[in-house]
Amino acid sequence: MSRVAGVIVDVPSRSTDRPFSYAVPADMRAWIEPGSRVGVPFAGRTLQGFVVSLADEPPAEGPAKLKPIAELLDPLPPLLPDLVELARWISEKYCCTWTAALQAMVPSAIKGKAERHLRLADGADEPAAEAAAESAAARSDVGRPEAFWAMPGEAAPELPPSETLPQELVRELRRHGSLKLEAARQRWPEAGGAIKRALAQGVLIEETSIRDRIGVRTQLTVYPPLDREAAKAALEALPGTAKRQKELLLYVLALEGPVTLQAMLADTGASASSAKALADKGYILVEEAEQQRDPYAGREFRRSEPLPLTDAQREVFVRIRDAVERTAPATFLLQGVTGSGKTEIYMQSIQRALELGREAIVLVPEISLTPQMVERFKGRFGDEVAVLHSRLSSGERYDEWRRIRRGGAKVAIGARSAVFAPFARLGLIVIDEEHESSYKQEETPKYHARDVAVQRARQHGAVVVLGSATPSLETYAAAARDGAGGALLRLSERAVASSLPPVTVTDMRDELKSGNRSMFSRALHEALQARLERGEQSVLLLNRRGYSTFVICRSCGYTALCPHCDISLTYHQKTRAMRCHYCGHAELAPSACPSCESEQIRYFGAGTQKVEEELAKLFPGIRVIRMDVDTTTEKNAHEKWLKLFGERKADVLLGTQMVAKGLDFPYVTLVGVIAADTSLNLPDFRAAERTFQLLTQVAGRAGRHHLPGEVIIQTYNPEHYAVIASQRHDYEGFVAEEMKHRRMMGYPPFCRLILVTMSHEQLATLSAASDRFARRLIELAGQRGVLQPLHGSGARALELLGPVASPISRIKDRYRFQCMVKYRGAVPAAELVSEAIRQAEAEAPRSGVLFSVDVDPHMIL
DNA sequence: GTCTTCGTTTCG
DNA sequence: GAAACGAAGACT
Repeated sequence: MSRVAGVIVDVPSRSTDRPFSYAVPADMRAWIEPGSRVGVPFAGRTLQGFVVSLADEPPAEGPAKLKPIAELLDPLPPLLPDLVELARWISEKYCCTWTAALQAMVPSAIKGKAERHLRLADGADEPAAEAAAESAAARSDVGRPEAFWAMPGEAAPELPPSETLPQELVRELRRHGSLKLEAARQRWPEAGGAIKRALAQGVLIEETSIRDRIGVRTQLTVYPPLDREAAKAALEALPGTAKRQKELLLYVLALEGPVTLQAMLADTGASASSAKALADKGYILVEEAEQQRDPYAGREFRRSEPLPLTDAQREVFVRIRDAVERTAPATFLLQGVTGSGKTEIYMQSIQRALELGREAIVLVPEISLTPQMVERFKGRFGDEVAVLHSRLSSGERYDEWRRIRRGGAKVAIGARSAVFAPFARLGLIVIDEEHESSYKQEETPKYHARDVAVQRARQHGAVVVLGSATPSLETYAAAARDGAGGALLRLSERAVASSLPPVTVTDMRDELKSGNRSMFSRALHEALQARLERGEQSVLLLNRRGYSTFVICRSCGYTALCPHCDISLTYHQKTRAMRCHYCGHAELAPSACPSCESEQIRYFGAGTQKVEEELAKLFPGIRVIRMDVDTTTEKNAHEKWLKLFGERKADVLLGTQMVAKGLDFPYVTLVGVIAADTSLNLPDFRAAERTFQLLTQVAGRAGRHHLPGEVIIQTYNPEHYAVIASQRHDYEGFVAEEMKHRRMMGYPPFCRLILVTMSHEQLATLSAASDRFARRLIELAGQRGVLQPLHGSGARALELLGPVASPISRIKDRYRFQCMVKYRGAVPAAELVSEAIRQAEAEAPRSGVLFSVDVDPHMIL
């Protein structure tokens, strides 16, 4: 039995991010495991922590006497030992704290916070209370016992009210045993001093315990009487006046199992007091019972059976199935265009894993976790499926997560964080639309679900399947490298017989030359007209990225900037306010230019709204559904709009990226991209890749069923290789060209990147800190012999760019500098960066400079 | 000589 | 990140 536990405490600081040893109380020994969540005393208070290790003897270093773990927070450890290990791997790879990685793995509902309670000292509520109080008070020279208690009838004249504990507080403490300190402080604001002194003198005792933000939901539940005969007898014995009670008793006698109190009262029309009367007499049992919040409760899913596979599908499936059966780690890239039947392969592979007694995780981009998608998996695997996505309430999420943890679900389908689903015997992890940027978390820990999945698969001997029509260059390069294409599986033709639609590229410069100043090219205008006449539907995509809705004065060039950040404010039509993306600062949009007082102030790039207005002008009576941040913020708005569109209640679906993902409507025969190149010109090395992926994906949206489809892409750069390749549905061609650029410019996959951003209110402090960091890193890299230019010949190379001001040089009144670390070969770059930060911080402790590390960054804007 | 405040250390 | 600790200054 382990006597000592290593605990990572919940303090988000690098300096405390190591295991601290605690004694395991004897009564907890059978319960505590690596992954248990506990409350431990730390620096004079109780904190939440995770047990990461167990030992029989205390470590050599550390104090002679260990403090004991104060409480065990969950009967079943929220994490498994392999997840604890995975968290450590994440903290090393992504330069974050172990505690941050652990926190990312559990649902937000169990982020416990210490709650402080007050209770009377032992004996204080006995008749000897006065004596106890007296002796306590006698130890001190302040206050007197009668003043403390201020009992009715006792005099406490010489002290002002603030010196006495309110009677009511004492009474409450006697009745309930304890009270929340915060609640006491609010109810008796003037008693602060008295409480403090009572605590100091031991009359009151403060206890802390960890309480979760959201608990298990319980509901009052009525159980039918165990002894039905006795209950029937009681029915006779009840007085004639107790009509309601008789009705209730008859009702419960007819029950097979428990019902909720709410349901019983609704069914019988009785009141809660009647039920209570019966319960008090012991005829029925009313108890708090745990309830599962099932977000899909009451929904029927059409049962689906495995479909026959095409030859191509079968070939791919066999490869995956064999790997799953070998239970050795393996990664496959499954490249297949939209509609090539990847999902059926996923489902049959999962089926096989389940048959082998193993579990599976399916990751999908948040945006494509549509009801349609859920329906397919629920239809095949029924209740074995747990769904985790951001639109669930945190309570619902928690319940789905606990279902996984307890073994009630064998398949988890969800967004990024579902990669941490607490399964013990993972057999398969599927990542659909592998190239999607939503798999990269933008907050600390800045992990990529794909890389975490591969590591988790290594731990479990599981198989990872990465699916995409347009794999990211990193994944593609890795798959091509691995065993002569062994990891690359292809599905080229569409499973449903329909070919990819023709793609027309229109050059908007030509349009302008011919005098067309509208945002629709003639081709798109005609195509829209034709769809309206034929009663077919169109999807219009506005590539929002790069389209800022900033405010500009046309006569003097003034733009509205955030006073706290180095960024222009964006305009929101709905509220007529200008808002900062980064700090939330908002102000009313001016009607005249604040700088030159001209009325020529305009709101630019209003995006979808502007397109909508123009559509209404060109096609009177056209029915448009607009989907963007303004129209989809409320819960389920997203689904609501899509449902309307699916029912052909609109002619055009207009939106940003989100309309491009995973939608499948039979009457959509036209897809138009308003301005393909807004994302092409971004100063990000992935700009071309993103544009290509988006355009290709959009192209797959039209004509997926029986009606032939058409795609029109409007651009100012028709000769750009990303545009040309997407027009030809030519992934290989795009990759070849893009790889040339990446190699030339020294970007992934030819090297790897770590972006280190530092911030501080004062430029001078920041500048000094960034220099310190850079110096340390160069020193460390030099010692390892890896500091050399990337274009050199060495197998291992690391170079440091910067420090320079970040592209957004100030956010929330903090200046920002960044360093870009580029490296190639087996360089322990993350380790070097962590060490350099540690040394830089040690050199100038408490400088207030914040370091933020992004390993394999996605946006370097 | 005791109380207060600040910066520093350490938390098991 | 925050309590505990110890050193240096403020006041009885």
